[in-house]
Amino acid sequence: MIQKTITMQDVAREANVSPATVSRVLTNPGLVQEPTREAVHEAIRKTGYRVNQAARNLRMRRASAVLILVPNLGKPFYSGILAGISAGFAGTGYAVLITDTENDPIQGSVLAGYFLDGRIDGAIALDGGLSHEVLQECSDHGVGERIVFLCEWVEGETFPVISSDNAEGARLAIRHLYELGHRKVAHVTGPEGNVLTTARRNGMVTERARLNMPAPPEWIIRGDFSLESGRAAAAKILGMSNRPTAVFCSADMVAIGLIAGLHAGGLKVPEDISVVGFDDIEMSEHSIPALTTIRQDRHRLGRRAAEVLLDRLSQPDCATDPDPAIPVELVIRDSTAPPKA
Amino acid sequence: MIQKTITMQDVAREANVSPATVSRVLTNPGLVQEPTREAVHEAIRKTGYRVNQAARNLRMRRASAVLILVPNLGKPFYSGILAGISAGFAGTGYAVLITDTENDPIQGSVLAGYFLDGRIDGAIALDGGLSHEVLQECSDHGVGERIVFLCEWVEGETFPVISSDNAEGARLAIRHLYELGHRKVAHVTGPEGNVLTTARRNGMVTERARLNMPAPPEWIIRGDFSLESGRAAAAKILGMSNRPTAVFCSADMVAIGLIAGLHAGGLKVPEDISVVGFDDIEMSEHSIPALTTIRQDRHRLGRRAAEVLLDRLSQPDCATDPDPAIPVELVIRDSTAPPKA
DNA sequence: TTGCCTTATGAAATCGATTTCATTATCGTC
DNA sequence: GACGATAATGAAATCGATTTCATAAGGCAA
Repeated sequence: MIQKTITMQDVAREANVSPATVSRVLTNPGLVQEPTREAVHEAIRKTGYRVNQAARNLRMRRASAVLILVPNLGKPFYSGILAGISAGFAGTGYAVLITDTENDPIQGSVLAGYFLDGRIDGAIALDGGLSHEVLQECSDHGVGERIVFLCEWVEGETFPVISSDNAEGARLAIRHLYELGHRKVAHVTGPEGNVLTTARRNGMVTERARLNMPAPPEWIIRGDFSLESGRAAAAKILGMSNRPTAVFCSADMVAIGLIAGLHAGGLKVPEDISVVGFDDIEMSEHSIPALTTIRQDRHRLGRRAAEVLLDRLSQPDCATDPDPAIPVELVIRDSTAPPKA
Repeated sequence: MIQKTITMQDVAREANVSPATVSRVLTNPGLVQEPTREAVHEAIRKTGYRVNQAARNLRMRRASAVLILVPNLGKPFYSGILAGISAGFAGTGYAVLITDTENDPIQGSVLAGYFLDGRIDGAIALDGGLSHEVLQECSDHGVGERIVFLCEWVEGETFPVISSDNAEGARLAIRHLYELGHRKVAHVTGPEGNVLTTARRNGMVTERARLNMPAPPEWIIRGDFSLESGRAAAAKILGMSNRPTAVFCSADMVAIGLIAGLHAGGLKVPEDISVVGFDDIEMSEHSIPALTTIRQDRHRLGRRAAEVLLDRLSQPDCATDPDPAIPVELVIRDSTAPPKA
């Protein structure tokens, strides 16, 4: 049974005040005197009134919603991030919209359009693959300041970025292997052109240089963060005459695929070869062997992005300092061991 | 640079028509003549007009949004479902909101409130743990017909349900093990009280009866769909004097945890013991050994739920037939083999 | 007491679309 | 040629909140 909608008018009548006063009680209670306020609250309770968001949004020229651009919802890595974002927006009155940029790619002025339509007030982009054109459209329409990047980012753009300390993660991984005694360490990269691929590779390179532990080009294997690319990397490694004794993978999924491939090829992890991942997805703790990896604090990343965006929404044009990288942590489990003598 | 918003007025002026006509061109083009329509479109292009969603929503008394209630975004199982839902709503003008019911539990009239606030037009609940109270509130406020359940459901309620054929999945799993020669088959259940736990257990029981393959109570092990519960189940099995030769798990995550635990305890899968999962999450193909499991078509489940909800939103009070269960499929990989002689 | 300032409240305008109702033009039919 | 039906369009009301502006009351200083 659909019931007649109760408006502010009804509440006002019930409380013997004007609609304006009801509105004030709801949005700026300090402006109205205690007894009046009480009466209004009583009337609200009595009538079961609920404010109509559409009306409020129209009048206040807001959307009360933010959009999260996720490259691929299917990847377990993102779920923790999303939970963090949800938590960050809980109780703020913002609705969290999620879109999968792989399923429906963002092009042209689509994103800017969401802002202009009044569908969203802000956006968190987890997709470093957004085109300059898309972002330019947003800037052109004056909404560039309401976008923050999370985990990934777009080279050459100046949007705020919240991300893990990727380079440090790579350094930790390499150092860990070095300290175990490894000197022949391979790397499975992310997709070429991805900012994380670069950041992690750079971290690896500096640490290698510091430790004087170079790697022949053959040991730098192109991957794409997927299980399959891990498997493919395993095949390559199995075919090498000069095999590495350890592999640092740019993602846990890659590491898990790699281990599967190595295992299928007769190499045991960590006895024959050590493997380090990156991310610390839930699965990693339970894979066989449990994966040594670099933990990204996904919940915190998500929460922080929400905070930064909320800041920017409440105080427009305030220049924010670049956000410090979120620390990462080496988690030592069972996929790494000293190399065979 | 924020620019003055362009309204329908502006377009109307530009095209020398009334705002009403512009509105018609946008929402019901058949009502306006070709040349006028053309002129309006030209004016829209020229002015760069975009319709204001808040205004439209207010006037049309809609929210143009649906809410997805996910028990735990962190579980990889749900990402494929969400992708399917996203796909199902793509191009419909509906925004997809997602909330994690574990992070912020839905209680009392919160859900009904979203409807009443005009925040959402419909909801897809993946959470069979919603209380009767919450649902009653929705029905009381006349929005019960705009809720559909997906994967899980609440016993004793009459909402439409889209779900896999859970019982059939269980039967397939048991039959597969039987055909391999197993006669001593254990089961790790889901959490007690969960509808999926019951559905899968029932399917298992009927198939056992049919095959005349009973199981002592000891072999029915309580789990909760988590990796940890799989590990715990492994410990129990390792401690049994009369060990089963195969285990059917109510979820892939459980199976993966179980295998890890068995492995740690010195039992090899599938040589010493076979394991079947349920879900076919991405990981299962790549775990060691690759997991034999019951595949749920997650993308299709999501898409179908979107379709059903869209139907109900466009034609209110039409009684829909119960949706047929989405077929499941036995995927045979490497975690099952004939029992040792 | 007068005058100015502050505070609490109400009346009415406003946000930007959709839709009802009225009006005019057009068409087909007898 | 007239009449009723139909089609295309515009004027104005409407959705339900917020906010500006005006007003009245009360407080304080001179």
